[in-house]
Amino acid sequence: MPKPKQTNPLAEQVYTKVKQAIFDFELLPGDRFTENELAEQHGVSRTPVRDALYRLQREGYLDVGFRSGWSVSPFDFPRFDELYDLRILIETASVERLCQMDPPPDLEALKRQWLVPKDQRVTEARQIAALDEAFHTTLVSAAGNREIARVHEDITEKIRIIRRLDFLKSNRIEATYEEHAKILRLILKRQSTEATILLRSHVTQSKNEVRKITLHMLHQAREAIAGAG
Amino acid sequence: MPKPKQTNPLAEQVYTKVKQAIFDFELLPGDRFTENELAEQHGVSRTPVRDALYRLQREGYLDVGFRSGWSVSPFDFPRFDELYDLRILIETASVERLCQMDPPPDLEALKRQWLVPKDQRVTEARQIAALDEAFHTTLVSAAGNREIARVHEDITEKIRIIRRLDFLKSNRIEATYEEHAKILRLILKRQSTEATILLRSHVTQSKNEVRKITLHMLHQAREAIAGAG
DNA sequence: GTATCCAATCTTGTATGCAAGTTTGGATAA
DNA sequence: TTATCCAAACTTGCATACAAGATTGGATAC
Repeated sequence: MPKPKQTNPLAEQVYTKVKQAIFDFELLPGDRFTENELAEQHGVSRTPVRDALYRLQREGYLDVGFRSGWSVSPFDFPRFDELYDLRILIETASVERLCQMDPPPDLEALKRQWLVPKDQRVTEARQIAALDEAFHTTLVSAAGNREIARVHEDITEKIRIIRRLDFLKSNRIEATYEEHAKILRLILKRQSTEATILLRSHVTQSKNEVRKITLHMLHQAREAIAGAG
Repeated sequence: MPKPKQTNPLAEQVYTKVKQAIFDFELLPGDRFTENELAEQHGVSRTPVRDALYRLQREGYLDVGFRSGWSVSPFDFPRFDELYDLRILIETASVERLCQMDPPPDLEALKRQWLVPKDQRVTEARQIAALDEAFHTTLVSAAGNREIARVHEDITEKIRIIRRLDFLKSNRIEATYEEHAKILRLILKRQSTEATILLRSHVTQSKNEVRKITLHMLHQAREAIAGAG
C-alpha cells in the first residue's frame, strides 16, 4: 500500500506560490515584504511561510535582512551568463555521450515532438517555452547521469524567468524548431562533433537573445510601475 | 561601517554540528533521532533545529518521515560515482579553459604547495585531504565561472565523507603529490590535451580507490557497533 | 507460542508568544 | 529649510503550546 504523505504541505504551497509570483513579475526584483504579510495573504501562520522563504533564499531568489524584512533578489546578469555556460558544458557533454551509447538511447518522444511538418508546430509562447525546456532536459536525462541531470534541472529553473522571454519573437520560435530538428538528426546519426557544435551555437544564440530582450522587458516593467505611482 | 550581522546563528550552529557528526561517523546512515533530542543536546529550541534539519534534508544528508522522526540517509554508491563523473566533467573543462586564458591564470599558490621536494610534503591524512580538495577547487575557481565553481563546491562537500578515506593509504598520498605536480606543470605549459587526460585518470583512480575503501570502512563500522551492542 | 488489536506515548506540522534589534516619522534645533 | 534625535511601531529569531497522525508495547484471543 503506497503512503504518499506529503511533508510540510503548507510550506510547500507557499513556496510554490511565491516562486510563481516572482516568475510572473508580480514580485519584482527589489520588492520588499514581511513574513506577516505573506502569512495573512495565504491564510497560514508565519511558520510555514518562514520555511518557504528560507528555501527560496537558499536558492537565490530572496534576500533577508536581520530583523528588517525580505526582498526579491536583483537580477544578476553576469550570473545568468555563467549559468548558460554551465548549461552548454553539461548539454554538449550529454550529447557526446548519447552519440556513443550502446545501445543507442531511446529518443522517440523527441522525434515525435520536433521532427514534424511546419503546420503541426506549436506557436504559443508559453507552450514552446515548456517544450524547449523539455527538449534539453530530456537529452541530458537520456545520457544517464542523475546528478548531472539534477544540476541541469536546477539551472533550467534558475534561468527560466528570463529564458522564456526569448520566445516572444516568432522568428525565435521558428529557429528553435529548425535547430532542434537538426541537432536531433545529428544525434540519431551519431555525428557527435557536428551535433555539439550546433548545440553550442544554439544555446549561445538563446543566451544572447535573452540578454537583449530582458533588459528591454525590465525597463518596461519599471516604467509601468513609475507611471502608476 | 561593516554590518556583518549573521542571520539565524543558532540554526547555523546546529547545521554545522549535525553535518560534522555525520562526517565523523558519529551519526551513521540509518541512525534515527528526533527534533527534541537534538534540541536538548544543543541547548536550543526545536525551531532552529528544524531549520537546520530541513536544510540538511534538501542537501540529501537526512530523511524525514511524516510524524515519524528523522534518519541519516543511506550511502548511495551509484550516486557517488555519478558525482565523481560530474566532477571530471567540470574539472577537465576548467583545465581546458585555464590553458587558453589570456593572460594566464595566477597559480602561484598551487605551485608553492605542490611543486616542492619530497621532504617538504605533508603526510597527515586529514591535512592532505584538505589540500587535495583545495587543489581541485582552486583550479575550477581560477577558470572564472562562479556558478560552475559553486556546483563544484557542492560536489566536493557531498563526496568529502568518502573521498578523505582515500588518504588513509600512504601510497595514495604519494600518488596525489606526483599527479598534482604533473597536472600543474602541464597547465603551466598550456598543454591542454595532456593535462585533461591526466586529470581524468587522476580523478578516476580516486573514484575507484574510494569505492573499495569505503565498503571496507562501512563494514568495520557496522561490526564495531554490533560488537558493542 | 504467535498474531492481533488498541490505547498510551511519541513525533512532526502548525500557530502563537516574546525578545532583541531595525526602521520610521515627526518633533526639535540650528 | 535642513539635519538630528528619539520613541513608537515594526520585523525577524527563537521558544513554546497544541493538534493530527504515527509508533509502540502489552493485553488478549487463539
